[in-house]
Amino acid sequence: MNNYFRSRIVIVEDNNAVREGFSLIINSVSNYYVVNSYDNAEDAIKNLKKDAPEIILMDLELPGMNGIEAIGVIKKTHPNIELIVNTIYENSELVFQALCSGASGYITKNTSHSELLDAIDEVINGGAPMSSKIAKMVVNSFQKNPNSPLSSRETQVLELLSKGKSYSMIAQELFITKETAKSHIKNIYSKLQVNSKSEAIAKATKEKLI
Amino acid sequence: MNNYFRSRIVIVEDNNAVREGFSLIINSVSNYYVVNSYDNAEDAIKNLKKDAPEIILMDLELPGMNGIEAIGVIKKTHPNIELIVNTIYENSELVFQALCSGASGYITKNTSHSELLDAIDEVINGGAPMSSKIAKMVVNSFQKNPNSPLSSRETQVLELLSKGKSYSMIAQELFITKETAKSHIKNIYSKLQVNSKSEAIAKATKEKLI
DNA sequence: AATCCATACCCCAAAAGGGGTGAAACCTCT
DNA sequence: AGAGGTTTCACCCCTTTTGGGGTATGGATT
Repeated sequence: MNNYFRSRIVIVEDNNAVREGFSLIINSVSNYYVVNSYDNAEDAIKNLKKDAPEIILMDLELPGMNGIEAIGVIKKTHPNIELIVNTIYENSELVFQALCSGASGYITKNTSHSELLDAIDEVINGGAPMSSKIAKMVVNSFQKNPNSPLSSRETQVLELLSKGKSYSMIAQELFITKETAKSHIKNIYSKLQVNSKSEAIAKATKEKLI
Repeated sequence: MNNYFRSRIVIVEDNNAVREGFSLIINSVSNYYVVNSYDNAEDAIKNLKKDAPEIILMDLELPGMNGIEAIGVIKKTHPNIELIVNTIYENSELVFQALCSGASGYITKNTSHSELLDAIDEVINGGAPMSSKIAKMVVNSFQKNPNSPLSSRETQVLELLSKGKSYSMIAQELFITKETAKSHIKNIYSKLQVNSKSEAIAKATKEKLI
């Protein structure tokens, strides 16, 4: 078959059966083909230039370098390669690490053949395929914690702090004195158990209070 | 038809034709039905208790209260209602505002009938349906800016700052003196054109330098 | 040779933080 | 209606941290 216009795909997956299964599925359609597949990230990275894939299907649990690190390395050296994570893990830490390292998609291993192919199509068309559970986790990460210990005024002050405002700027914006702003901030610190602006911002961001 | 086991859906959409079209599509399948539809957010909110929807299909451009505000109000009073935004806007500000206010899904108006129904199914099954462009925007929001003006050491220092560390703690962690840490921070400030920790953190977060 | 980077030090002023106190305003519950 | 709690506001004193201005040196990169 003429491969000239088909998208080049590389698979990194340490389970032989899974890797070969994916190859068969992908090679069975005419839009793309598996240019090479590897059971570890190091070898895949070594051959990136030669393989010149548009897309890499990447497992996370690998011998040697893990998938997250591999994504980081690949994206740094070849920013145009799109990475789709394919793993059994739905752990939120891992999902966000993968996305932060540069993954364009994240699908889980219970994905059907047609969904796998859909995901590849989606990436080719500039999308970001995710399993529905993953998408929900990602969307949830934007939402505030409804159980904030802070009063609404305190939250308001904290929001200004997080924008880099000083005591006096906050006072000015809220039409209160600097001393009052300070009082609010002291209360925020004691409620969050921190003792500096940046610690407060860090904690508030982590717990999605702002 | 017996509505007892069908999911209750409310539509908020100011364009009559679109609103009625959606109603027809949704009522044509057996899993759910439109319990009520409104051309503005205020009326929808007024009748929330009576309508008791599981899902609201919400437009963003509305007369009076806009969709973003409406989502916030509804989620505060009825946290279990799932909101799907349906709009022509793909503006990133709006997307993130909607998600932060509590939307579970975000689909654009070029969505086909079957995709609309898929989105509803997805929300019912705990997912977060998004148009492919929206999903890409959301995923991109996790990724770092590759054109950081900061050196790697400076980025490292900034990351510690963002975790709430003081000059001396940073010095300790990086095995340098407090004065050196200060030098790095001064350089960071001048490169980012800010003059305090929290401003630096705010700018770095906004520009995804950390 | 010139430029960035990482390291380190100095002086001084401004900002932030810790310890208090207190009072008016606003809920909520009985 | 009144008691008790929370929130918001405001001020004082004092210490620590931060920020702005420098200078300097060795190493890496160009």
